Amino acid sequence: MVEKIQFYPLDVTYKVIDGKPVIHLFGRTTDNKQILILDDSFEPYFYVVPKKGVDVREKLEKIEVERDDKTAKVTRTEAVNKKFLGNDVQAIKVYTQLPGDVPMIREVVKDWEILEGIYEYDIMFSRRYLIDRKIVPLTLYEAEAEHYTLRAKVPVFKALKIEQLGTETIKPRILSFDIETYSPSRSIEPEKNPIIMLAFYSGNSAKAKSQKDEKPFKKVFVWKKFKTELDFVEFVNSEAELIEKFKETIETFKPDILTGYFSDGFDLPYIKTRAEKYKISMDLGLDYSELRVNKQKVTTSRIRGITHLDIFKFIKRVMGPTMKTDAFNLDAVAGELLGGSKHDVDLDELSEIWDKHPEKLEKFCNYNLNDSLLTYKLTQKMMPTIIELVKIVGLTIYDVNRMGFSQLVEWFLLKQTPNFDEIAPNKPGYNEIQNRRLQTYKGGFVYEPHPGLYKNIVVFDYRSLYPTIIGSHNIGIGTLNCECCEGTAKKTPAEDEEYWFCTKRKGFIPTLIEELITRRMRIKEIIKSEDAKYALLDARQNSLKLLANSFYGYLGFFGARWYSLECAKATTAWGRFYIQDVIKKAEDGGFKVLYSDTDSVFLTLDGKTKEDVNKFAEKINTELPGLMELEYEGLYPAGIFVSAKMGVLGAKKKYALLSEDGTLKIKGFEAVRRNWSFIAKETQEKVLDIILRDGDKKKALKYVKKIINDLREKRIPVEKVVIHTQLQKEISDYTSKGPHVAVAQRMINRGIKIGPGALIKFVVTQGSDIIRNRAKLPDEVTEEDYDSDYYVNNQVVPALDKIFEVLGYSKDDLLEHKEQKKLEGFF
DNA sequence: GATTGGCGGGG
DNA sequence: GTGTACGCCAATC
Repeated sequence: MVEKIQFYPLDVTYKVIDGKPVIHLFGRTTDNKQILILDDSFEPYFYVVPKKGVDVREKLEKIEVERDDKTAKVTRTEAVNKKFLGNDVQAIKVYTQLPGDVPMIREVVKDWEILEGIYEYDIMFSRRYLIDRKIVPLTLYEAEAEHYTLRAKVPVFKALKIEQLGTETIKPRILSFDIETYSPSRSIEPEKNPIIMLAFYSGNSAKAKSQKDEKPFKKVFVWKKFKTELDFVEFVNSEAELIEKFKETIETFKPDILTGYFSDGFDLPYIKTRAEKYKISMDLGLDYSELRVNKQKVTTSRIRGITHLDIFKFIKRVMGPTMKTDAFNLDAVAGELLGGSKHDVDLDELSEIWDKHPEKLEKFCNYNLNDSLLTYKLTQKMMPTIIELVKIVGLTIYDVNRMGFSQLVEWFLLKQTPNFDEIAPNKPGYNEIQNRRLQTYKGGFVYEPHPGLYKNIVVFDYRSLYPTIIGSHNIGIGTLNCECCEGTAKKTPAEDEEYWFCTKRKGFIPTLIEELITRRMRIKEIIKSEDAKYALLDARQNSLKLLANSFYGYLGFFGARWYSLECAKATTAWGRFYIQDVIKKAEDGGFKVLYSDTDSVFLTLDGKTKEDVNKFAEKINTELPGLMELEYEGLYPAGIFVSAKMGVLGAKKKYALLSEDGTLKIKGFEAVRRNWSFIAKETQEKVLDIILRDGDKKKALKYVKKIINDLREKRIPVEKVVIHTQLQKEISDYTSKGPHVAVAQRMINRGIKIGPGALIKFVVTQGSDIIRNRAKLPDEVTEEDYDSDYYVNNQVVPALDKIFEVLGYSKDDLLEHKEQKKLEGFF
């Protein structure tokens, strides 16, 4: 009986059944049931392009390869008109019986001299299926299908037809988990040490049915009993039973997504190792397949039919570059993305308490649950971005989770090839990669600032500079140095060589990048006009931006299929051209240029009006091609640039601006970095504030003198002179012992267990010994003890001297005890 | 400077 | 699974 089934695909794999590859699409139906849909209508293939005028089809069709008593052969061939990097080619589509036959056949034809090239022989079968059938995971499809008998945990259907119904996406059922293990020496040894606790958390209730009125699901399994009131704690009798509970919970909860923090490399491999010890089968897959742990350079863990999401990986790669923290442990990441949520539990005690004081285990159960709660919340927070990337790139969450930006760009392009009849270029081989790695080229242009205090600074920047250049100048491999435009197309202003790009037909990459940019612009318009669904739309526009911005890097990435050094060079060359063009035009127009870096330029009004500025920008914009646009970023009533450590010119990326709305924008100064005492950061920020807001040098100087005086008179509390430094490795591994290492050593001697990653707080106290011997724990000292001179000379003054240099003061002026009449007269 | 080695995340 | 793998920082010559 043929039924119509509406479902959202979540995971895809394939299996060989009766000598035929069968695609397995796992998903959830619109009435909220897990399902498996089979499709045996998809054939493996790859392309060959023969040399002109050579007929190779007959020869291809005769290929037979024997290996391990299996025969791989070409089932049929098909002549197709395609394009390769923009040029028309006559290609042959070579079909095989099984996906694994493709590399075998390719091996045979690899050295055929009658072939121009062999392509798309390394695209995984299930991904190839998603591309060719235009299936975008998480969006709604309807299958015409009939029941099929296959051993599985969910109903199985065989599809006759699958078509897309819409682009709305599933709201996935997410279950997060976390384990705690016995680890007496802080080392991680799954062969030796048992799992002692296991926590689950979900915002969805345990029962899959009720959509409304959902109560969060909380559970902690532990195999030692103790007295507790916690209702989420469930005792089991052994580690083996705990592992069984892990399986059972997933089977009854039926999540679409199982999420953990570093679970690819820790929790799931650990569970698998322990399960093997007890000979417990980890057949978690919806088709009863085993949990698969792939230990290569990076370990991955996969469950068929259930999306295993390692949120650590995603956050580190996608959010990492824009985050403040440089440590990616759960504490730091949750702290920044979710707001403070520190647990005050010392994990080093766990093993001892487990052995000797199980009555104290309760707080560890809370800790365990809290970690899975944080993991859940992080996943929830990232979900809109993940879903958007899935929709843009067209791969499963599992794949998108584990890909870097260059791979995301590449799969986005691969997904688009059929729409342009393009054949994808091959990945570079080893030698090619080595060659590419050696290539370097010029980046953005920097106009170094003259140190100084300035008024009425106008900032402009090119919106999405590199993406719009690629689009507007038609930069791509297929349009590079085309014969049709030789001598007529404008040449790229690169110093060393001469490139041009076709002006007659738009290229594959430029077309796609412009699509991404315009899609993003439309979304930003909607966000501006209404604030409904803001978070979702914002995730969408941000994903589009992330992807568009990655194209330029992709073109210059050594592993890229669509690699082109010329294109990458052309992109930065045009970038330098356009920013230098603004600088020149600004100067010609009577503006003073202060600073510029890659895509932004800082000007002073210099007697001109805001209207003059608008006219200036308008004029520039009418002359810009395509989607390029110079955006007015803002007017800043005051700003300061300071000198670099060396040289007379100003430091790059180090300045402070006062916005019209009164907020301070501080870039590159110590005030925005950690590792400095609060008093140094606070004073620096306050001084910038006084200078920019009040324009009063004397007041700033007076303020600093007061702080220095307060330090000397011990009126600054101890908390403000504490210095925080993160311990990077084991104490014994440090060859040069900084003050934080000495303090850490003393903490250990005191019986406090700390290791790499710990944040060490210390205060430098008075004395004549070397610094590290004078570094003390904050709770060991009072105001009387800290070394005022150290804080004045090594913290406060270094944070300020470059700023005061701009104002015409020297270091000595800061340290003068009495204000001098002579100097006062100076202003 | 180039090159190599180790480590992050997890307990 | 038609695969392929990271990327940064510190120490070292």
